[in-house]
Amino acid sequence: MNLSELSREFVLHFGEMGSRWGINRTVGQIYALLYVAERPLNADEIAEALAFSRSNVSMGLKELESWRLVRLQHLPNDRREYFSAPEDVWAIFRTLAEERRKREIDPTLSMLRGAIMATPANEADRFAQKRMKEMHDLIELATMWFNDVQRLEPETLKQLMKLGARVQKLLEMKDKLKVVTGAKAQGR
Amino acid sequence: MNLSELSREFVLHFGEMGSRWGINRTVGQIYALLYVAERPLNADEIAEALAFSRSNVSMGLKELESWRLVRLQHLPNDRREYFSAPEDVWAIFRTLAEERRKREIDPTLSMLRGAIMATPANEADRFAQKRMKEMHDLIELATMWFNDVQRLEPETLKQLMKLGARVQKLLEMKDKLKVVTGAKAQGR
DNA sequence: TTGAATTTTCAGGAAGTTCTGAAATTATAG
DNA sequence: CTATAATTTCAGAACTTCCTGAAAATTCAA
Repeated sequence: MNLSELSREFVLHFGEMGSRWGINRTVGQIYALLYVAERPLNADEIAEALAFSRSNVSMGLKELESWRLVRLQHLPNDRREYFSAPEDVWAIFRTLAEERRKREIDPTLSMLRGAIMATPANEADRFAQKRMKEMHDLIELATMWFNDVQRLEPETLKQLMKLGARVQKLLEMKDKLKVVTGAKAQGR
Repeated sequence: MNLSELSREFVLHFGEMGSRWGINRTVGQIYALLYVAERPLNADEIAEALAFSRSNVSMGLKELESWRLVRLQHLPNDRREYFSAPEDVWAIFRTLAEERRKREIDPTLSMLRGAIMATPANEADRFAQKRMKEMHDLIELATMWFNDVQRLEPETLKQLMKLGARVQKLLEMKDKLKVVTGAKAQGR
């Protein structure tokens, strides 16, 4: 298991990027390696390819499993565990987004909710609450939207993205239609 | 400058969250403090409120300036520099997204482009390139879309988000319309 | 069972980062 | 200019995170 120039560059880059995010270098590299690997790899192969200690790889894989970013499987007549990255790139991004939501966004939202509900002690508190409410509403809207939209078919999503800013025209069209047909509730 | 219970909780939470992202605890707290402050604060006030050394605050503010997340201003008859967080929450998120794109996404895209263009040395390389291309295309589509959509009015964006998954209906409607009116180019 | 293969845990050293106080630099009022 | 206020820089101490090798635990074939 020795890496080609091409894959090595990819793996190293992901290591650096990983450490910019919460994920550490080792974990980033392991993930990148699995992503470009043609077949599932076992821990020894990973350790050799990346020149990490066996135990480091074990911990990295644990981390990736907790992020649900790797699949564990067994090959016939081989006791070792083999790991691979899910094939569908859209699914990978969805998982990543979902996990981050659970770990970072949800706790933030609940902290904000608590703070907004609390009785303000003075004018400064009232102002702070106003600011927190603005942030809360934006985050909530964005996550609900994300939640909603990530369940669409990748093809639909692609279509929407390709539309880009022209989605505005579509929205305007929709509103006009509502006016013409005399629908009562606008927006939601 | 002493913090109310309410603001302190917010500030501490942001400190922790900050360290989950690349941003460190100090920087997260400084930002949170400015975000809920009614008026611009100077470095000494920040240092006192958060019980950080003056120099630590100085470095934190530098970092925030490099992310374009704080505004620097001067008050009449006061030599000190006063800092504040932009008021528009949507603008804040846009800035954050833009900066991350510049620092993390763009370099990744160019690395991927380079790797995809390179001549593959063997079958494994060819496979790796296929995977990299999938990732490249998804990231590129998503960033182009983001770029496009972030220029829309916050109101339009809100409307789109509230629509959520029902956007699918709108897309279908659009396609039917195209068929009916006999438009030639579909999608883009 | 036993024992070899495999994986996990963990103490502690290595590496990296954060934070401080002191000194240097910069800005400006007089 | 000079003196003082304000800010920045920086070496190193304090703290955190990462990584390893050794030992423990688990798994499974025989």
